[in-house]
Amino acid sequence: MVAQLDELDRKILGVLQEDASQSLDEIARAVGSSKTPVWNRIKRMRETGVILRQTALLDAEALGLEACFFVLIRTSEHEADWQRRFLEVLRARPEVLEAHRLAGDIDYILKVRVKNARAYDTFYQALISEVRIYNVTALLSMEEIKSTTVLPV
Amino acid sequence: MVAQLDELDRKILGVLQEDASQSLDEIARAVGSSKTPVWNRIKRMRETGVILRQTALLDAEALGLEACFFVLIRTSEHEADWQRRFLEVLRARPEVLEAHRLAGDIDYILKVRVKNARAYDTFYQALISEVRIYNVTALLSMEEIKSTTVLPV
DNA sequence: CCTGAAAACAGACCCCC
DNA sequence: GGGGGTCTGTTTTCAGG
Repeated sequence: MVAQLDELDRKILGVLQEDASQSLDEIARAVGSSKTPVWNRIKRMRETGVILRQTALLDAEALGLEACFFVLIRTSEHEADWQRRFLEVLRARPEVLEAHRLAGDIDYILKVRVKNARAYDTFYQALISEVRIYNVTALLSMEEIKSTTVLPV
Repeated sequence: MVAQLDELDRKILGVLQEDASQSLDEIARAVGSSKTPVWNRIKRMRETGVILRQTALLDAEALGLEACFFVLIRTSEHEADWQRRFLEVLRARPEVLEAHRLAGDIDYILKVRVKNARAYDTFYQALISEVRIYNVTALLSMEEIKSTTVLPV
């Protein structure tokens, strides 16, 4: 599952992560190569799934999504059926930007982006009405110190 | 700070978030408009900062970054000086993908992507040697249920 | 603010090295 | 597997409604 990438592949990924709108010529210059090899490598990395997709990153505040919560969830239910239903609910809700199943005491963590605290409460009420949850702790973000999609390559 | 966007702007943002590699013609068709208005609106949304940047999203697993931790941090230090130093350290470390200052009991939450548990420990040892921290809880992700950069527009 | 065309530019694919 | 050229399509600009 781990892709075999050489130094040039990694340089290309670094450049694409910083700014995917650059032309092939610009990328080639930045990594010290030329169009064709860069084009072939990007094509291959798309096909093998190293590059998942290309997206525009938006400013959540500018869109009026001014509140961000991390939600710690404990559950008493561990059957496959409950879990499948919980996953469906999370995937269906666009305000849930991340959801992880955890090891240990806390079972799940969510990252939720909403307009304000009231909108979070609406989300929370909907969630607990849709699936049975034992314990929830919401951590309110006061300040986004860092937020990046750039992985160290 | 909240941008004024009409229905067409929001449709364009939706399409760009799903796939920013599409041509103007494709985007225009998808939102029921034509090239020039779409181009003008994208340009304006870039300039006003609604669209932050365009990026390639990579598969962390394919890059060998197979471990993800959420790190809950309590500190006894609340001076501006300590905080500035802490921020610098987090911004300088590429394995820290997110960092938020929180309201309440827990002061900070980090999302950290690394190769394995050993690499997390290396990061942790480096962090506590660089800044004074009172209490740290690491939550290990077993499964990424959902992960999206798509904001509800 | 949109339409449509024109000019500048970049991407996709070739053959040759 | 890389270099360079060429054809095709896309981006960007602009005049006109």
